[in-house]
Amino acid sequence: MKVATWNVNGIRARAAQLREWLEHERPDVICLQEIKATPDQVPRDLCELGEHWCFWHGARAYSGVGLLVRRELAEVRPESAHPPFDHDCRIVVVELGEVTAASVYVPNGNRDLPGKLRFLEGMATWAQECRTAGRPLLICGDLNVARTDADVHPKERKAGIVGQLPEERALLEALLAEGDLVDLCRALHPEEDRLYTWWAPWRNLRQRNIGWRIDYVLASAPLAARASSFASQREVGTSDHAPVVVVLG
DNA sequence: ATGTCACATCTAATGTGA
Repeated sequence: MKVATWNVNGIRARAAQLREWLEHERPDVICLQEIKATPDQVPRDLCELGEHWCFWHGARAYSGVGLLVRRELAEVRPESAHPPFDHDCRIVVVELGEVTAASVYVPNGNRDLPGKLRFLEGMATWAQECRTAGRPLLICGDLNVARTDADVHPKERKAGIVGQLPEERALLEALLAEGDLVDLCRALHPEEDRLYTWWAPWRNLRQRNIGWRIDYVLASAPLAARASSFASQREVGTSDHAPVVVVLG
């Protein structure tokens, strides 16, 4: 099973490249963030893929997430939901048989850091509930936190800036621990320190690969055990984030 | 301190969120 996540930074502006990438990559599960569109504003050709069940959870001007599931994975349209800590259309959860899959866009936190921390706490609590219920989790998306210094290019490392704060990192670790989740990038590439997924959109930082790793695929241990590849596609698209693609089994 | 981009609004230039 191929799982992909991409913060597209505007699904309308990125519709053509998203469609082309989907046709080429053909993922089974696609998690999208920052669609910046209400469900009825999502370009029609992306709603009518035919091969996928589509779940759109979008606000007008910013934020918004989507989750697409290949129909072979679910005979009937799966149930979808939004956990109680959701706001600004930042998470959509779909029940895929045994597995609970989520597309999530954690608040950036520059404007409201306490709100970001509450969101991360909410995620950790929710992940723990899923674990207690015995439901394997697959969380994909833009968590807006670089896990460690190794996840930020040395030129971008800075103490005290949002995205690299100890309290954010502690909450990310709490999410992993309480949900018994594996950070698939780190599991598959423990030593690789240039697997960034976001680059500030100026001074050719992306081209020079001076970036941050803030987009993740997190999976419960049984799912993670099946992971065979992880890629951040730095050359794909014009969003400030790269698509991330993982293969399970 | 700076830089770019998508989308919004009093549809042209400016604000916002990131």
